[in-house]
Amino acid sequence: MSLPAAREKFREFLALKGLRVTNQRLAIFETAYAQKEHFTAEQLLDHARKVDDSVSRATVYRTLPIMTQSALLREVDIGSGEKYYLPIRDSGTQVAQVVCVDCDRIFEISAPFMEWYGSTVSSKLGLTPVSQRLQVSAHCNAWRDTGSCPRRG
Amino acid sequence: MSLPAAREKFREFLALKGLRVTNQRLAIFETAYAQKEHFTAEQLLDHARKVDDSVSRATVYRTLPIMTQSALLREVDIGSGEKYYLPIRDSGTQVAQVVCVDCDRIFEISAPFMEWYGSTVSSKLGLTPVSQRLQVSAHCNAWRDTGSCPRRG
DNA sequence: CTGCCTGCAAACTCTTTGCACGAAT
DNA sequence: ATTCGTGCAAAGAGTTTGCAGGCAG
Repeated sequence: MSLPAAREKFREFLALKGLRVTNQRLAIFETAYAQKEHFTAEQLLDHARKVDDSVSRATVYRTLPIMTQSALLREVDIGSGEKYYLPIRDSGTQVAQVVCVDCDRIFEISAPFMEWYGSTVSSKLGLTPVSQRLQVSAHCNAWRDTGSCPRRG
Repeated sequence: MSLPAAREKFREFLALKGLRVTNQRLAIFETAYAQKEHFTAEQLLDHARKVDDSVSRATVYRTLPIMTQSALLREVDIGSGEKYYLPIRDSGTQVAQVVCVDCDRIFEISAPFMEWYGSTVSSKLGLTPVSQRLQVSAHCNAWRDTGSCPRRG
């Protein structure tokens, strides 16, 4: 999704929920949507403050769920203690995460069969599927070959 | 795996790593392996203290990684803040988790294709797969029908 | 104007760690 | 006798929340 389209979607979501359009929310949106890789709440705070230095940690943490619920951000939990986020630019695509166990870098890859699998499995158990996530942990090949990782030495 | 076999495996692992067989570790092992559903560190502490009231929270947290590394427990992180554990009774099986979003109950279900998928995807990215996990979020059908969940009302 | 939003800092949850004592080998 | 393991309590990391003042609608 283009930046203007995403911005519009954000404003529509806020309006729909009766939430106010504040400078802080806009700064956080702009910053988050500009990211090209996965980022944490803390990283987002740092970047957002360059746009609007009045942005606080609390507001970042309060805005992230709004952006997640409006399908502008995907929340990724790789079990490392903190959550990662990534702008959703291609709507409706099922993706899996591949995490490098050496440097924690996260790759995303299309995995359309996941949805089918979620339905199959859930119905076997008498459940109605909501979502599914697949995460693969792997070593960089650089690690396999040299015993080190490009990002971690 | 039977309880005696698992107990033996635990002692062998401790010996292999040069770790001591303490009453606390045994109490934690026995308690953990007796569980039929997923449990948290805190729940394990409660139960273990009934067997040996000298068991502390710290020792539970120090013993869980030992049991995970020795393939006696599977660690499951459903992104709810705390980790869950379950005895591994059938070795070598790839399983996916299905989590009820209403009551947080965790079901496990065989998903043998996951391993194949991990390999396929990793090699596309030039990575060597280590492990993979698939988690499906779903509503109880009871929730769908009545708007409530057996475990949560 | 009204009431939602904000920043601040304290609180919270889960987990890890430093220390001196105690137990396994 | 050595050392490793333990309980305790404090520290840590990430996230959430109560409050008084501020700004959107």
